Amino acid sequence: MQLKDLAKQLNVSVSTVSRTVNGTGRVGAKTRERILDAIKQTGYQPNEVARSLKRRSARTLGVVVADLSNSFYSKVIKGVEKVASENSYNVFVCNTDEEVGKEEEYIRVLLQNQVSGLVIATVGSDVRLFQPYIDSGIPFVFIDNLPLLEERFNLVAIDNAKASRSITQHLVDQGHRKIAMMTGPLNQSTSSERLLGFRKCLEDNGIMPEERWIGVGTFKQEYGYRMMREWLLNEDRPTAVLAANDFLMYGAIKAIYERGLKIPEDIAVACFDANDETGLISPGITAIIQPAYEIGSIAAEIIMRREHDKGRKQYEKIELEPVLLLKQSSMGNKG
Amino acid sequence: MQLKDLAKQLNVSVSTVSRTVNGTGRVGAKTRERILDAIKQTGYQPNEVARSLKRRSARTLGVVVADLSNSFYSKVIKGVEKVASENSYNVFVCNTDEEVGKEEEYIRVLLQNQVSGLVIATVGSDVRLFQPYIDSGIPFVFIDNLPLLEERFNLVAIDNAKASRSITQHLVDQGHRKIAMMTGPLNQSTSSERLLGFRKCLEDNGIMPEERWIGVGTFKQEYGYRMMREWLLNEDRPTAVLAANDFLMYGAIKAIYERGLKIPEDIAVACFDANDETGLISPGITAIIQPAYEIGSIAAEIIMRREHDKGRKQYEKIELEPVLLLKQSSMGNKG
DNA sequence: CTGTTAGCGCCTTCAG
DNA sequence: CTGAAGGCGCTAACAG
Repeated sequence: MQLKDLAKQLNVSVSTVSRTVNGTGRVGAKTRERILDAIKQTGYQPNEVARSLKRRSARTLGVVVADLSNSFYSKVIKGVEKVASENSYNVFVCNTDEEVGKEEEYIRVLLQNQVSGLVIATVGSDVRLFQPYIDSGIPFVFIDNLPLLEERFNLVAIDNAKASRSITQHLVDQGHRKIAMMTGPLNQSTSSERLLGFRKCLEDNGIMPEERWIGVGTFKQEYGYRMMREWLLNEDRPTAVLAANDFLMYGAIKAIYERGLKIPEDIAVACFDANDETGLISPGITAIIQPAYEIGSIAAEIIMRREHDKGRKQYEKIELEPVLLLKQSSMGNKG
Repeated sequence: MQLKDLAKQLNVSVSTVSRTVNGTGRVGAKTRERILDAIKQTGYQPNEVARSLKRRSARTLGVVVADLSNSFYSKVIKGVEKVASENSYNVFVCNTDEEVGKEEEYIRVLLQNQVSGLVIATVGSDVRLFQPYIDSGIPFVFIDNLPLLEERFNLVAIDNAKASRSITQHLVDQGHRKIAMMTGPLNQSTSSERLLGFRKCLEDNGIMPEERWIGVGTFKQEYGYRMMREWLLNEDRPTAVLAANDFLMYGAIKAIYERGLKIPEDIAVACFDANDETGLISPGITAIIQPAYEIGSIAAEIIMRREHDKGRKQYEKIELEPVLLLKQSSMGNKG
C-alpha cells in the first residue's frame, strides 16, 4: 500500500494525501477526513526509505562501540536511544569487538546509510579517513576515547587523567606505596590518560612508579588475569592494584584468589567502571563510575543540535564528572 | 560525490559507472580501470538509501529486545550481528524497556524502514497488528517469548517448561519440599511456561505447590526483592526459591541477606539466565543458561534463508538446549 | 484548497 | 560494450 494507491482509491492527488499524512499545507476538512479514514482502513505506512532519499537524511543515529555486553556501553546506548526516540530518530548500533578494521567498516556503512550523526567510542581507527564527511557537516561525537583528529570533532567524556589521579590518591591515602596498574592499548586515550594520571599521582606523593608494575595490554579479562599472575609470582609484590576497567579487574581478582590471597587484606584493588547492579559481588569493588547514560544522551543531543543549525560547523567538548565509589576492596590502612 | 558526477567527470554514462561499481554486466577493461581509479581518488561511496529504495529492501535486520543491559540480550544481539555482517546486512537495535507500547512502535518504525526481517523478544505486544507484514513475507523471528499468533512465525528458543522442570527437580533432589517461585507477567510465555514446568515438577514429586509461594509480578529486581521480603516475614518460609530470571534472583538475595539468612544453608536459590562472567558473585548461582549467542545467530540465519527463497512462506521452529549450571547457591541436602 | 510535475541517487531493461 | 530513459515511493515547488 502506498501513497499512489490511496490517492487513486480516493480520487485525489498524491500530494493531497502526502500533505495530510505529514500535516503540512492546508487540506480541506472533509477530504482530510476521508483520507485519514482510508489510512486507518488500509493500514498505510509511509516508506521511510523513500522519505530519507527525498530528504537526503535518514533521521538515524549510528552508534559504534567496542562491546555491547559491557554495561558501560549498553547504558550509553540507552542514553542515545532515549534522545533519539524523543526526536523520532532511529538508532543503528554496531559492535566492533575492539577491532579497528570492523570499526572503520561500520563507520563507512553507517555513512553510506546517510546517518544524521555518529556516536563513537573509537578503538583507534584512523578516523581521518572520514575527514571529508566530518567536513561536510555530519556530526561525529566521540565518547570515551579521543580520536586522531585535530580539533574538528565533538566530545563527551570524563577527565580520565584526573579521575585516575583521584582513585590512585585514594589508594595512597590507605597507606599503599607499592601500587601496580594495568591498562589497555596506549593508542586509546582512555588507556594512556588513565596511566598518565596514575603516574602523576604517585609522583605527587613522592612515590617512584615501578615500571615492572605497569601492565599495558588489552582491556580484556584474560590480560588482567595473566598480568596479575605474573606479578604474584614474585616475592616482592604490589599491595594494591588499579585496573583501567572492570574486565581487567575481574581477571586480576581471579589470579589473586588462585594464589590464595585476600582482598583487601593482602592486596587492595580498584578500577574504572565496575558498577555492580546485583550488589552480590563481594568484596564490593572501589571504582570510578562514569555517568554512562548521560554520556549517551548528551552525545545524542549534540547531534540533534547540529541537525537544527546545520552548516554551522562548531564543535562541543563536554566534560562530565565521574563518581569515586568507595567499597571494601580498597579499604584498610597499610600505613 | 555521486554516480552522476563521476560519470560526467569521466565522460561515460551513469550506467557504466553503476555497472562497474556493482560488478554487474560487462564493462570494457580500460574504462573499468579508469572508473575504479576515479572511485579511489574521489572516495565515492554509493548511497545506500537510494539503493534500498530501488531494491525495495534495506538489507537491514531489526532486533527488538526488552533490555539492552541484560547480558542475555546483548549476547543475542552479538549473534545476530555476526550473521548479519557476514551477509553485509546492518542491524537496527531497539530497546523497549519491557513496554508494550514501545515495542509496537519500534516494530512499526522498523517495518517502515524496510527491514528485511525482525528478531523479536516480545513482551506481549499485539503482534497481530503486523499480520499484513508477516503475510507479505517479511520474516518475523521470535526468540524467548512466544507471540499471540497462530502458526505463522519463526521461533528460536529453549523449551522453557522442560528447563524449569529440570532445575526444580534439582532443588527437589537436594531435599527441598518447600519451594517458592517468582516470575514475570504471565502473558509472556517465558514466564508462564517456567511456572508451568515448576508446578508440573512438584506434582510429579508428590508435592502440592503452595499458591502463597508463587509470585507473579515483573521480571525486575525490585519485584524479586519485595516478594522475597514478604515470604520471609512469615515464620513458615520456603527453604528454596526459584526465580524466572536473574534480576528477580538478585532482588531476592538482597532480601534474604537483609533478613540475616544464609544461602544455601537457610535458603537455596536458583534461577534462569544468571551467567556470572566475573566469577565473583558468591555464592555462585545455580541457573539454567540459555545459549544466547546461538539464539541470535540462528534467528538471523533464518532471516537470511528467507531472503534467498523469498515468497516461500515457511516457518521454522528451532528448539535449543539450555545448560543447567550447578553452583553453591542450591547445594546442601535438606532431606 | 488541490493537482501536476520534477526530482532525491541509483539500478536496469532496452536500444544502439 | 555502452548510453538513454524510466522508475523505486515520496515531497515540495509551482500552477491552477
